[in-house]
Amino acid sequence: MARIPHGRLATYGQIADLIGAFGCARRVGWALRRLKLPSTIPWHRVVNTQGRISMSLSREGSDWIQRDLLIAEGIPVDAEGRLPLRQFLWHPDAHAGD
DNA sequence: CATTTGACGCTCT
DNA sequence: TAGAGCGCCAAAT
Repeated sequence: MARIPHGRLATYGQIADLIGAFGCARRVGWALRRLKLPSTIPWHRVVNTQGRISMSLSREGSDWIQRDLLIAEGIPVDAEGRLPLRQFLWHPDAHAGD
């Protein structure tokens, strides 16, 4: 997840696939949930495949913090949490160096 | 030990 | 394009 470039987005499934946990997108979200903020890793660059921030009451506002952080990185986010995923989606194997 | 839940994703309508 | 249903698996209860 730390490999995600500034101003780029990745999906939960993408991260799961990247670490070999194919199809285990929910577990990525589970891991992020128990993340303590602030964190050194760019957790805010991870959204769902629908191109939306996963809003949840259990996040206690971290979802809105995520929206703010993304906007700060130049990614326009809708009031409903929707964003142009296709345009900012990160391609992990683009450089194939890591 | 049985159930419910969750920062997901795919398929069908 | 939007909404509903189902599978997924570890944690929490």
